[in-house]
Amino acid sequence: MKISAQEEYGLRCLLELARARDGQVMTVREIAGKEALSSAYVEKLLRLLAKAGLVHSLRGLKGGYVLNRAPSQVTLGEVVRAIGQVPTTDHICTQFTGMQAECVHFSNCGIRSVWSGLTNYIQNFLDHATLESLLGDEYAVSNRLAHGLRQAHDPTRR
Amino acid sequence: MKISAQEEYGLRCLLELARARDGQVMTVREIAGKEALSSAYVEKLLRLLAKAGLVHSLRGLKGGYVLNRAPSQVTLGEVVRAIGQVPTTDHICTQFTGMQAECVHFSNCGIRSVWSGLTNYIQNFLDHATLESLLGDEYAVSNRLAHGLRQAHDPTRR
DNA sequence: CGAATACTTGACAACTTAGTCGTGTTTCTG
DNA sequence: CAGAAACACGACTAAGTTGTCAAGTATTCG
Repeated sequence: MKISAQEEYGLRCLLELARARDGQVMTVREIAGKEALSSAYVEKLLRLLAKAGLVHSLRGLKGGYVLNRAPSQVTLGEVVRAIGQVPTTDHICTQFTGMQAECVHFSNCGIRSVWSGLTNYIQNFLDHATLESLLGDEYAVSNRLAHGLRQAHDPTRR
Repeated sequence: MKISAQEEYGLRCLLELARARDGQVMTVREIAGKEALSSAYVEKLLRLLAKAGLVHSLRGLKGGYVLNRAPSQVTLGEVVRAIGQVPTTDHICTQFTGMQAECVHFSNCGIRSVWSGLTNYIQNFLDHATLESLLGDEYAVSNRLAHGLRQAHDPTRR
């Protein structure tokens, strides 16, 4: 259970774009500089994000990357799903099969319930945080997160 | 963001032990058979669990593994922490540093808040599910999980 | 004792993920 | 049009995870 490097750095790059004033383009070099990452790596990450439709690229001189939507319209869930391989509920028990073609507990699996419960639980968290909610200083972000979760963290409530 | 294979299979092995009647020892071979995994692999996983104090091993003929505590006294959180490298809050921003010795946003980091919030959120889920709650059939497990979470999933409430 | 059973340990090969590099393509500017 | 700035892409190296193997140690039982 861990956050992958791509997810971490991809989100950072996206946040740099979100901080750019009114849809200003930023070059890979600028972003790399601000995040102390190599340009080559930032490029790779941005291409992933572009493929997922979260950012848009402009080629040529004066080119660069821009956020495709307002920061308030992009959820962390989308970012993580775009960049990392997030296991969806149906990967469970087809991904882990041991030595047989099908999960040993296919018809009655105690693990599946927890894993899919956990997966949903996490998605719920991520889907309620937007890029915008991560802007501003750290203290403010913590507060917003705690507040957002108090309202929205219960996957079982209607 | 994903569940590692070790976490998955380690939990499965532990559940097999939890299903054994009144602390009956089970051999690696038996567990491997029931979960359709190789004996070598199950051995490795059980050693990890033993190192963490979750199971106890008995050597020699008639040896095997036993759960160290009652299933109701073992939380998923412990299992996952024993087996996988769960990032704690203080790994964040020391693990991901880019090209500098210290995180670029050390003093004011928008990412840290989310990541640590997410980490706590997940731990909260895992710490409220016990091995016992995963026994029984899948339908019952789902219900118990939903029920448990409704009471205990809010890290911000006191 | 000695043979069989079962855990113990560390090394290792296969695979996946992380991060880099070189070369190519597009666009702007003079 | 030529050169510079910037993205595009695929191949490649390095590092970390998975899963296996072989040789070793402890325990039981005849």
